[in-house]
Amino acid sequence: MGFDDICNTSLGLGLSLGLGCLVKQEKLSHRRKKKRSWTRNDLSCPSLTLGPSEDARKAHADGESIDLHRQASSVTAMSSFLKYSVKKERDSGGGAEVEFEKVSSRVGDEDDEGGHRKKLRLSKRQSAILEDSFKHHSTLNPKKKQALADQLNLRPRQVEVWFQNRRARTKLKQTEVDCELLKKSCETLTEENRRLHKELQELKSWKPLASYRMAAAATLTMCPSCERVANGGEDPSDHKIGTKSHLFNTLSSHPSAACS
DNA sequence: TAAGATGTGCCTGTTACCTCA
DNA sequence: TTTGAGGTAACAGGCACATCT
Repeated sequence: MGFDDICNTSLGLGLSLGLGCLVKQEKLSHRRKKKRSWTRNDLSCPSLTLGPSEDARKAHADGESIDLHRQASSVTAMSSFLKYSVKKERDSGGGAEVEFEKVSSRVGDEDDEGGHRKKLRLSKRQSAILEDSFKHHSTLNPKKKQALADQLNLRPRQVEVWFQNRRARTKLKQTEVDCELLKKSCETLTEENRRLHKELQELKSWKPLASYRMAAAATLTMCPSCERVANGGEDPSDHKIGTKSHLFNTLSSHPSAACS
């Protein structure tokens, strides 16, 4: 049970006071997706449990479909001042850069004026801690998620997203490495293939000479010096080898020397 | 016990924002 | 000052699995 879940629970309870149909709709919706719409606006504000705003009630009464996102935004608007509450130094590469480290999560940082989502950059410290945690274990359990969220003053959802993105980056890098290895392997094999082809061509170019040798072997069935004929024994391999070696020696040097 | 509903975590692809050259 | 590229937080949709009814 993460922070988001807690938020959602409180939401459900709170809204159920006056917006039963909404809660039902929420439950029927596809899991977290709708929930995100709520939590995006940081509905952790306890005041939510008091019930929906006037707008919500009105919309409900009128039977209108309520834009949950906007509705939630209006509910939490009062706490949006918490959005960036702490300034923190953050050195990035060349020079010092001031960064806002979020303290209370993305409260209303997308108060939906224009539907823009503002993106927060994690501080060096936050990134380092997350990175460290990722090194130990690349996945999260709810406890760990909550602990990290608490430690870093982030929402559990942010921690979760960070780990997801981090895993994706790792996988992407690994894929690039694998791709590089495969590329090299392919190059090596291509080169080897080329070499073998070349060798085959060379061997083929020797074919006429080989035919000549065969013909010569046919006429020279008996070694003039040792008076041995090419082995015609039981073992064909022996015969072949004997024939071949004998033939080769016959052609390459003096017959007598070959048989000695 | 089987089957459908629901919750949750993760993956993959995309979007939107931010930073920097 | 503008702009395009790259990095990345956040989102969306889908899948697998566990649990509940």
